[in-house]
Amino acid sequence: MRIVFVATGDIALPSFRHLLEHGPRPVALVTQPDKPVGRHQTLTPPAIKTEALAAGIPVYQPERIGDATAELAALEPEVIVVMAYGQILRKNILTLASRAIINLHASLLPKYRGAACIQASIDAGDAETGVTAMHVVRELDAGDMILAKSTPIAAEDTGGTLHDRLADLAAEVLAETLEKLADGSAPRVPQDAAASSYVAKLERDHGRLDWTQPATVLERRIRAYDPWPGTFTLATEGSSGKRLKIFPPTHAVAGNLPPGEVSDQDGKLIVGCGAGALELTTVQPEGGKRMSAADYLRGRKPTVLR
RNA sequence: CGCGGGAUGGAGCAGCCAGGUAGCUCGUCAGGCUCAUAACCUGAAGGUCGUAGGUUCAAAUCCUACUCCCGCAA
Repeated sequence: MRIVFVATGDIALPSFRHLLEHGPRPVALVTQPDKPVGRHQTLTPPAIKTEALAAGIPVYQPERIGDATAELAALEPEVIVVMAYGQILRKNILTLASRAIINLHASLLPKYRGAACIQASIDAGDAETGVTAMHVVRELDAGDMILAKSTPIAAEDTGGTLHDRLADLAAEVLAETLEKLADGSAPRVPQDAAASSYVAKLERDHGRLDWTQPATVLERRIRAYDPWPGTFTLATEGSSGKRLKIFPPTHAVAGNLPPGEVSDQDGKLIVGCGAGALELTTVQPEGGKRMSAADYLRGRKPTVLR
């Protein structure tokens, strides 16, 4: 089977490696162009590109995937596999594969269509999530489903741990999906549009915490948004507010402090919330490094978070 | 060379702008109090103020370069 793999995010790595090791070997990888990364804006290729090149697989990095339509058509793909690519595919791409163009999506569709599906499942307090394989249609993540596998969400799961687990699960989903496509047994299950939901791409500013929310909600958000986009608040120091990053784990505790008010109880950093209070264990002040809550409290006067 | 903040005993910070005796909270150690303690009281140890140069009678403080850490951005 001639497969073209279309992916940028690291969540696609296990699936890609699975194909490299067990076949069918992809005939090409399409990924986003190298982008400047980090404080020093070093031009960095996607990790999956590096692996593809090491395996001798041709790599295409069009600015817009539509620019490469002719090249991709010349590859005569039977199946196009898309996962965390980062561009919307237009009709001329959707019709390129002779057999199917499928997408691996890190949620149990029709829930959480869109980019931030992993964070959304933790944020919502769901008991489980998973990976769904579906046919790609023009509407984002709305195509007929082929199969899905689920995994429970643990109380200490973060966006990062769940991301890694779903990445491995996706490789299983992909392998099984390709088998079924090959022998013609792949089902097409339409999504229940009424039960669908959409989660937009997250920006850094979405990580700002609202202390008027209940402690249990904030605790989930801090886990969900770790390590991306991360959560933060503004700590008042003098007249200005300085950014304070907050890392899991945190613990919802009883308390009736006003929202955002900080209490230092035996070296424990407790913040008042809309309902209950939240004990923080690891924080990082702007310009400083990551430190324990007890270290953070030393040498500082109690501040208000907002 | 994308923009910005920072480096001061073991930890976290103040002091720098307006150069002139190394300071705070905590930790550590010793003693005391106590039935007892992570509590309280008293005392002590511990710092080439990131590195190198410069200005000055005198530099943590002003100037220059460098190293490392971090926030934004992508």
